[in-house]
Amino acid sequence: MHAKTTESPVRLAAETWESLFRAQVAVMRRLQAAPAFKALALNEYDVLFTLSRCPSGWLRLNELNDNVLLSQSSLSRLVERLEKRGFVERTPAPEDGRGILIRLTDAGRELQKQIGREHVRDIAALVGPALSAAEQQELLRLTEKLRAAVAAR
Amino acid sequence: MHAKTTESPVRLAAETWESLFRAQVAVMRRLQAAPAFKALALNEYDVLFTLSRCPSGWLRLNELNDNVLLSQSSLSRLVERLEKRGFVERTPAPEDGRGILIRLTDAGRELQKQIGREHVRDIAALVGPALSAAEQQELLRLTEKLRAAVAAR
DNA sequence: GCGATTTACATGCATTTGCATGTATCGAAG
DNA sequence: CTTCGATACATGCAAATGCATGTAAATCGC
Repeated sequence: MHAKTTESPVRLAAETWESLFRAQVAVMRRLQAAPAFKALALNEYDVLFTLSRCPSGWLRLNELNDNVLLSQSSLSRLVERLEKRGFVERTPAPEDGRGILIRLTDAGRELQKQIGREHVRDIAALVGPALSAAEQQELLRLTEKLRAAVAAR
Repeated sequence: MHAKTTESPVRLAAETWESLFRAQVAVMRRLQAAPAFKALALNEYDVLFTLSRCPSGWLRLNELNDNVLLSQSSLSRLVERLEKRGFVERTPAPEDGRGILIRLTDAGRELQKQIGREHVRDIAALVGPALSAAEQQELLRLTEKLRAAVAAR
C-alpha cells in the first residue's frame, strides 16, 4: 500500500496545510516585490480591493477585518491612514451608532484599478505557467471549499 | 457554455490566487488564536519548526528566510530574540565568513515539539472536516506544484 | 424599562517590522 | 595580487502592529 494512503488523517491535514502555507509564502514574496507596492502596502491594497468588490460600496470595519490578517486595532489605524491619504471615506453607520461605514473615494478607486491591473498580471505570470487551467480550477474549488468550511465554524 | 470555461486565463489565475489567499487568511486566523501562540509568535514557531525539520540541524539565515514571509533584517532580529530566550544557537559559518549557522537548543526543540503537537491538532480540526482525504491529497499536490514552480523562477 | 453584558471601534504603549545603510567577506576580472 | 561588484548579515530609525484597555452604543435578562 502506498505511503500516502496509510498516513494518518491528522498527518495528512498537517502536510496539506503546510504545503498551502508555503505556496502562499512563495507567491506572496514575489508579488510583494512588485513596484506597485512601493506606494501602498499589500494589506492596504487588499482593503481597497475588498471595497471595490463590494456591491453597495460601503463596508463595516469588522466586515473588512474578516478578509485581512490584521488585528482589529491595526485595521482601524490602517483605515485611518488610508483616509488621511484620501483613498477612503468614513461615515458613522446609520443603523448602528457604534459602527462606521467605509467606502472608496474616486482617488482610491483609481489607485485600486491601477495597482490591480499590474497585480493581476503578476499573479498570472506566476500561477499561469505553474498549473494548467484545469488544475487552477480544481485548486480554486478546493481552497474555496476550505475557506467556506473554516469560516462557517 | 459554462462561465468558468470561457473566462480568460489571466482572470482564472487571479481568482485562483485570491481563493488560495483567502483560505490561508481564514485558517491562519484560527490557528493564531490558539493558546500556544501566546508564548511564541507564529513566525517564531515557524523558524523553530523549519530548524526541527532540517537533517543536519544547522541552517543559514538566508535559507531560513526562504520559508518565512519576513524581510532579512526582521528575520535577523527574530533569530536574535530566539537566541536571547535560549531556543536557538548561532555560530559563524565555517565555509563562509559572512554567514551564520543556526540550530535549535534542547529547550528550543522541546518547545517546538510541545507547540507542534497542539498546532497539528488544531490544523486537523480545521482542515479535516472541510475536505475529504482525497481532496486534501489533491490540494497538497497542487500547492506543492505551485510552490515548486514559483521557487524555480 | 433598567442594570448587566456584549459588541464596535479607538487609543496608549511596548514590541515588531521594513527600509536604508553599514560592515565584512566572497568571487570575478584583469 | 588588486580592485570592483555582489552577497550575508547587522543596525539606526521611522512606521506598523498587537495587546490591553477605554468609550459608547446595542442587546439581553428579568
